[in-house]
Amino acid sequence: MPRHEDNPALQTIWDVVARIPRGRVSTYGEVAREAGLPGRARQVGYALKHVPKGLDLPWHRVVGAGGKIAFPPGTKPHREQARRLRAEGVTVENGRVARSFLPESLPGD
DNA sequence: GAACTGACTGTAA
DNA sequence: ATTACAGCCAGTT
Repeated sequence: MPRHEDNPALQTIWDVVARIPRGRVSTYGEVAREAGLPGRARQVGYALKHVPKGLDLPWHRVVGAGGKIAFPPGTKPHREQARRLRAEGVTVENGRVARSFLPESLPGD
């Protein structure tokens, strides 16, 4: 069993996620870059999947590239994330977050 | 150690 | 818009 508590990469990821301001959304790739792990978006997914019990992290502010919610549409976690985001004033439409809430460093534009 | 898996991402057709 | 595929890499069979 991996020890998450002494894995600096995961710690940093959790820290970065915890700093995402309310009403703002970031992406897996962006979080990875900020955590000093460029190109390792998947590790961010792993980190969020294994958040230590007791740590209250705004995991719902992390979405896929382009603002797409990572969970399959219709699933419980998908709805949960959409609900939490809307509760913060974030526009979620068709499983997507409006561009205006995403980091500017995204492709396109 | 090989093969798979996954809360991902970019490129191409 | 959708599908396919190559990178990516820690964890799990």
